[in-house]
Amino acid sequence: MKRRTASRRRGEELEQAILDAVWAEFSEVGFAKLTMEGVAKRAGTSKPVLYRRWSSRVEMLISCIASRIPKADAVPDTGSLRGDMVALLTVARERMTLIGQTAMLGMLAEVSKDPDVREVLLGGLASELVNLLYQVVYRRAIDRGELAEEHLTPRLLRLPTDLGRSEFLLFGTISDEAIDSIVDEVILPALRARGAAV
Amino acid sequence: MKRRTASRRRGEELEQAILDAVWAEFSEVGFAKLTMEGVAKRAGTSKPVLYRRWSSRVEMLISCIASRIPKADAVPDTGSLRGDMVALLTVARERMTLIGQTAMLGMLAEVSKDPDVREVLLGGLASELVNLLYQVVYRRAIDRGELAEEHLTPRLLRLPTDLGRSEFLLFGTISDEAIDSIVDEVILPALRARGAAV
DNA sequence: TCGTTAAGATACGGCTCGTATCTTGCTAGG
DNA sequence: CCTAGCAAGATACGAGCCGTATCTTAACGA
Repeated sequence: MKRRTASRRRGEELEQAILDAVWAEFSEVGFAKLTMEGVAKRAGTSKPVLYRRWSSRVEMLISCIASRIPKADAVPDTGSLRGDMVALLTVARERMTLIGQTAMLGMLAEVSKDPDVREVLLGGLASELVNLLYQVVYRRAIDRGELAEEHLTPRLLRLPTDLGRSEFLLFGTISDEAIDSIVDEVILPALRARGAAV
Repeated sequence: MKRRTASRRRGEELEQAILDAVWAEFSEVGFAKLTMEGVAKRAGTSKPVLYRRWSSRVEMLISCIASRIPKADAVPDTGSLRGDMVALLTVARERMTLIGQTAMLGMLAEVSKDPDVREVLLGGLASELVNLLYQVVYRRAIDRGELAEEHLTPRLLRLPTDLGRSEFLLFGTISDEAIDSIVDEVILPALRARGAAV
């Protein structure tokens, strides 16, 4: 545990060093074997320092991922709802792949009892995509005249992320063919059924 | 650990006593706190006896659930595909509720690395529902003339279970309203889009 | 300069893991 | 009926990790 240098890190510098260590440890040993002791050791610090910041490894990992995952704030404008939808699911795949199937399931499992933490996890990762869907993809489609606001329902707002997540949690990946079939066989028909011209 | 009686159980009798203990322990303390030691204690036996049969708590729990969960071999014939579909999702909800959200996520997480064990888990639980969907619900619809074989795709065969599981893994339950919206806003439109008269 | 804060080290009891060892009850083959 | 073998069951072990308490000391701020 003893660090080589005599200097003592604090605040932001320390925080970043820890999060780096979390990520390194996570990448190397995986979610199941990610331990507070391992992270402390790798970061050259000690467990109390970690517990002063996070009360569990899940919270710590969520912080780490939140600081590492690229913000999902843009989806290329492909000129059609279908194209945009494929692009959105591709973004979703990239984000989830960064975390990994096992870690995602593990985090969901550890978090499933605690609605507060669950909100943080889902709010930080999934809802960003939902917002993107609603405020970018669907809005563009409305502007294009493919869609009207009243065609949308809560279920249709969740559908793309639900199907993407479901696919990923089961198989650990989302193939291009899967994206196509999700869009062409499910999402677009569901929108058309409510009157959309997509 | 010492049992009261002098008798020594063996074979099937012992196996059942252990599985009973697993279920009791699981129901009482939940998945996260389910330990080999706890089960051994409750069953009045010892860890080596458990490890001779299962190599991990997940395998043990899967055995337990497989022996306890009712077989999904029937869905009431409601006279319409819509009604049957709602009934199927209701069956799915009951089965998943028996296991619980946290346990389901936990098992999936621990099993996600090992494709073999995953097959056992999903094959024993999910695919039973998929078969039911294909061999009962869809078949009836075909007989009624609501549907034709060529309207179905692999995606449409998975869609109902995917959406049900997704809902359950996120919320820990599936409300009646959720079932309705899944059926009416997603599944049926997707079938109609391929030509079905449902 | 000096008091406050937090880093970092260490140690603790506790739990669970997975395995090894040993005795002993049960059972099947003769 | 006897005996040999097998598995049940008890126990103990080192290991790892948990979460917390305690202590020293470096860094910072007023």
